[in-house]
Amino acid sequence: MAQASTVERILDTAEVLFAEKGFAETSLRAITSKAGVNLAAVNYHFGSKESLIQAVFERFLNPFCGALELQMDERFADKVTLESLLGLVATVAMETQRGDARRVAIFFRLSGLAYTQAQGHMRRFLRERYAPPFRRWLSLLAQLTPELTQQERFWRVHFALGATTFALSGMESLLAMSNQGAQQPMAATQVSKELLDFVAGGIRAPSQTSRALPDGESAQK
Amino acid sequence: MAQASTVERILDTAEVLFAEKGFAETSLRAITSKAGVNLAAVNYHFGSKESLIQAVFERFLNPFCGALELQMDERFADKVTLESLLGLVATVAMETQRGDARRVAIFFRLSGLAYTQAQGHMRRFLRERYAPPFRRWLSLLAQLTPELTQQERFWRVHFALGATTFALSGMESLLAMSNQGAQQPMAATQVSKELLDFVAGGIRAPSQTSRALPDGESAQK
DNA sequence: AAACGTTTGAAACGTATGTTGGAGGCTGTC
DNA sequence: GACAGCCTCCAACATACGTTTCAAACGTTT
Repeated sequence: MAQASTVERILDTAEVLFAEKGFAETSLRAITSKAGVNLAAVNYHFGSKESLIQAVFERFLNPFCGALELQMDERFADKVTLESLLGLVATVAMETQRGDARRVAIFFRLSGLAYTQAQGHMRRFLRERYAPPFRRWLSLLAQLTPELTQQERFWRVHFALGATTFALSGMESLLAMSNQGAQQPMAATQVSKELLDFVAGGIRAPSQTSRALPDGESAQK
Repeated sequence: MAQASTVERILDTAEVLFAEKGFAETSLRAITSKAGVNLAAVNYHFGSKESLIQAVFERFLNPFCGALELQMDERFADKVTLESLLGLVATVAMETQRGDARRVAIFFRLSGLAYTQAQGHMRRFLRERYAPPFRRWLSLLAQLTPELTQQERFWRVHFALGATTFALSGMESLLAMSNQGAQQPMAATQVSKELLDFVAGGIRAPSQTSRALPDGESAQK
């Protein structure tokens, strides 16, 4: 682990600290000292802290988006179930991180942070850069949930995203909490299956709200 | 608006800025200048930034927890549905904020931030201080969902919490996104109903995971 | 009107942060 | 061996932050 290059050591350390404490709360000095590299190395290799953050995301998202599009190519012809489409995200994340559940958690945690914390910059960066695969995934979901209006689907996806990122945010501490109470500990992989159940149930939930509206079903195309 | 006391003006401004940018990203100078008070006023009235944050939470949580316990007292005898128990949180939040949906959004947003951002301090503060009503709410939920194991219920509550806080986090920007595409805008109150549908569906979702376990054999259907 | 505690005001303090400049070292090539 | 290019290191910079100080202003009581 001491043989890794400076750039890699910075990225490896930064993604962990960012995920733990957030972007603003993590100083470059904390990163460089823990990584065992010089402070100036960050600005030399990445230019700025902002660019470091983007580099961390790109290292996650480039392989992820690539693998996601590949999988959608293959599965597009097949019959896709809601669970498999939702699970695809987790599956692809897992395989692009080579089965390292901890890095997958970091990945989702960072995604949530970027979406939540940085108000303008990060969100726009992520959207402009990685919108296509996401859009395509959304259209697949639309095919699977024709009973939902566009707005319902839009919000439910965000609810699902929230459940995912939030749950994985405090994964370690939450795991400790749930296990402290009793019984045998729950594995992280099983939590993700529980999450899949929950999200699928939420997406599938009957819409009691829009049924009451006069607008309702007519508002398409 | 300008007649409010210094303390109130600080709290009013702080809760908005904290919700928008987060705790670390919001400086005392930003708060005091926007509130139109002197910088030193924060340390004079609250002692420190940390105490300010806690004061913001207490102003939200004290009436909220009180009203929540009151409502649970009354509804405990009645037959409670899952939707009403989940909706109770939103209802109580709405009425303790006197119908101001914007403040309700701030309230949930701050809760999510406290849970997510501050790694140790805030979480412990909130738990020690407001655990009882939450525990009671949880026991009500347990009565309504006997088919779930303790761990399943634990995680699904957190998933629901995540969906809620995350969704309300980017409420304004998300509302803008969903409305930019088309049609008539969706009101914030309707989003909360959509959220309720989603969360209820998630909590109720059949557990495909534990069915495979030897323990949870219950011969469904 | 005077005295007192309380609140506000402007300025400064110490510290931590992101960033930069320049000296030194390492590894290749001629 | 000398040189060039890339990298590392140390030191410093300017800035922004939370906090403190202390005098002035305020409001109430005597």
